[in-house]
Amino acid sequence: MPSLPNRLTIGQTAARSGVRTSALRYYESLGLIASERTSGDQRRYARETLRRIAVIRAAQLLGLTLREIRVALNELPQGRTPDPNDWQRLSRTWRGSLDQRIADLQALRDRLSGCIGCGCLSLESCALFNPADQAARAGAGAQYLSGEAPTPGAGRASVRRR
Amino acid sequence: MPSLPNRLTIGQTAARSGVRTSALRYYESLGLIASERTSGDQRRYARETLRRIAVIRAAQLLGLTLREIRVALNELPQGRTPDPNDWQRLSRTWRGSLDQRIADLQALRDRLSGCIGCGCLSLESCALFNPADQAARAGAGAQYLSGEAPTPGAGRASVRRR
DNA sequence: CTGAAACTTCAAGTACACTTGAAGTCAAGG
DNA sequence: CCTTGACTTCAAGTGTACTTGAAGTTTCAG
Repeated sequence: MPSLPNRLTIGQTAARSGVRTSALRYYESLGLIASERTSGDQRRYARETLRRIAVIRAAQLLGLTLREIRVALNELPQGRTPDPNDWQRLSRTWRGSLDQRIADLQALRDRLSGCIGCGCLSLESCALFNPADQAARAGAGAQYLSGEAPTPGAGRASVRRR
Repeated sequence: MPSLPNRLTIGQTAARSGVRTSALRYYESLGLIASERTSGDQRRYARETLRRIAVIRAAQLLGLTLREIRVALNELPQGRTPDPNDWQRLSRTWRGSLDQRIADLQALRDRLSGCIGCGCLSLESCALFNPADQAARAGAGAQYLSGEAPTPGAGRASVRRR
């Protein structure tokens, strides 16, 4: 048993982490992980990078984008790989947003349940589309009276994938 | 008050539905909605298309992809716009998957909670990555022993945005 | 009838998280 | 030394859901 050296090739890192080499290069290009290079310009990852990758994967599992993950990791002193204390803080924060996401979905489900029998499906008055406060507004017309500029960004309707 | 005619222009439809004209054209290109054309080749949407769009938006809110929505709508007799009965069936089905999604997230949160104190973050043994049954497998080595072919498709780790 | 607003198509751009492929270099066992 | 597998970079492709822009046409109020 060759017992892993301290410096891992990208292939070894991929094998141990279950993350493809292409993904590792991509993470590195985003500044999520770092590597040293051999004289021949090949990457060598420190063994602790495996833990860093584990955190990245965990955060992804929780619905964070890579950008958000990078921000979180960069806030650690010296950009170090999270130690158990760091992980405790991070995971507590992330659990909070997970809780929030669950609550949002439950609220959505409740609205849907209330909607199942009704069948009105009015974009103006249906509780599904106009949760609580917004429904009270009770305007008669359409949501967007002007010709063509409701939402600036993309992906208006969909539930945040996180 | 001009009381909407039965045939709506794309602009009127957009204003009433809160969905941009570009999105409506996109939906139409995907076969989610249909239109008639004037002699000058401009779209005219039937008034019931508003309801159809409402269903589409609801389904998106619930996390379905447009492809899935199209399939669901195409399963209705004659591809009709959902009537209240159809909506009841559809929404019941969709509530089921929403329930499932919520349950998945709750399980994830529970695993995370159990993980917060631990800090092991081992991709091989951490309960966060290896829920229940899989953890029992307890293999010593890495998940993917071979050099480079863990997952075929893209987006391996992330939680389904739905 | 005219002019402005609204409409048309089509190609390309956006964001995210990667993958794939081409063309070439490095590392290590035999 | 040589071969082979692993590595390198860079550009382009994938899938989802749209938006934006260009260039041109239609509709309708006045």
